[in-house]
Amino acid sequence: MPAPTPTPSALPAGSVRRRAGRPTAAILDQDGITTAALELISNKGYNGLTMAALARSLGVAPSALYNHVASKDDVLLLVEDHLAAMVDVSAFGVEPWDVAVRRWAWSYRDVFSEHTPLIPVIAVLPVANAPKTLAMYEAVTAGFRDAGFPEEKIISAIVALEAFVFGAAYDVTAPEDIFDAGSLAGQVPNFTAAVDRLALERHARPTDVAFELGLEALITGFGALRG
Amino acid sequence: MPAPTPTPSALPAGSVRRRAGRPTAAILDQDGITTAALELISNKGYNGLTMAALARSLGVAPSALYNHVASKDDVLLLVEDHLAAMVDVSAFGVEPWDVAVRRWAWSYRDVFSEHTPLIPVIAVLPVANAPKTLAMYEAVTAGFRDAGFPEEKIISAIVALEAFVFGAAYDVTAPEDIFDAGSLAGQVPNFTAAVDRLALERHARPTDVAFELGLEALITGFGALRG
DNA sequence: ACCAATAAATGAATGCCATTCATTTATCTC
DNA sequence: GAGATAAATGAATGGCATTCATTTATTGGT
Repeated sequence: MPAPTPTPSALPAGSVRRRAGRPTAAILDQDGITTAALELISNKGYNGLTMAALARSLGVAPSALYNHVASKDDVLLLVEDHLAAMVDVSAFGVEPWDVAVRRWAWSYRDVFSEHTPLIPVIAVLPVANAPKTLAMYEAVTAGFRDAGFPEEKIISAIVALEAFVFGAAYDVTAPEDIFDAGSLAGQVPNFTAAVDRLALERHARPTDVAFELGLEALITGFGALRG
Repeated sequence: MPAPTPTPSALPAGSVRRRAGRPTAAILDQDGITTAALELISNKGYNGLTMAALARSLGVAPSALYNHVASKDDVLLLVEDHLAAMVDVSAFGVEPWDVAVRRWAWSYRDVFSEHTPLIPVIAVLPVANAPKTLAMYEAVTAGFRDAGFPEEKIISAIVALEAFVFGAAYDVTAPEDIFDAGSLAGQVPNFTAAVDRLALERHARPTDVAFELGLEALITGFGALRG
């Protein structure tokens, strides 16, 4: 039996054995962590986003991450803020108010429907540590104000729209047969009939139809509040 | 040194050593598990709801639970279905449509705002295994139908309302200072002004104001669809 | 030019958690 | 009465985030 040589031969391919201690230049920073997290999520989903996997993809020990983020929730907040910058607010101040809201809400939903595990985190975490998210709110608020919205109602309207967007983002991820009553169908005839009736309409995805229906109602209702 | 006696003396107080093997009468069933889970959630929150804690509160080994539920998600589904029965659908078919929707949506939000960790589970799990949830949908669907709603739009309208309710349920749990921009306030003047302006209105909880605003817009918008 | 402080890495715990499995045994069915 | 089944036990198992002592290169102060 060969001697148990503690050689670095068992290292993951492509990685380099590094001594402990401060490296010549910092390997990690929040930007790199964010990018790696997004890449990991894109490839393996949120189940694949573990601190260990994140560290491995950065060629680093898991504990090293904690010099740059306080917790895994902190990583999720970084990801969230990156995504907030991808939401389309460009129409505010350019296009009419209703067009801008429509573009914003659809893109907001589309971005976060791929990232629903972030929603519980966003909902609870203060916005102070998320500059890009804050910038999104600023653009939307300015758009509402310039459209003649009474100032005391702006935040409430945004919060309501956002609630709808987050709920709808979940709906996008639902399986198609979520409303299949199965063996209980006989006990819920009205519901089953309505589900079947909707299935006959073969226009767009049901989730998109519902989102449009709700969004247009909100836009119409809120539009009437403008001075 | 005393002999290592495997006595039952170290048992938790109040518990009784039970031999392995089938007991005279089954100790566990889904109803009991559901009740214990709700009790645990009420006392310790969702962080306290672990399979081990649930088993302990039922005086049983954790593995015993798996004779009655397939997984922890299964427990969450049981809890969800119990809660669905607490949502107020009593006004459908009795009160005018808009009153019924209002009562339903407010109670739906109130029930689930205490149980937001269920929302990701509900959104994805087919409804076939949740009879009480299905019963709720049936009542709401019948109410919409009887109010003259076009059948092909009923499910979409319910889905949209539900999305809004779930999103709003998260909002209820948000900390009060969630919109405090902190040191970045200077960079988001419109947003900060709108937040401050809303804070001056000391009527109701901001989360309730936003919910009412959105809900009334949806009710008005959907009400116009009735034939 | 030295020296102390700091920043950023390592790797070895720690403790929690859901879930699985072999085993036991009372009850039910034929 | 015998064999199958249901429902419990307790001992793994493997994954997870997080902590901690330790190492060491860089930085800033005197």
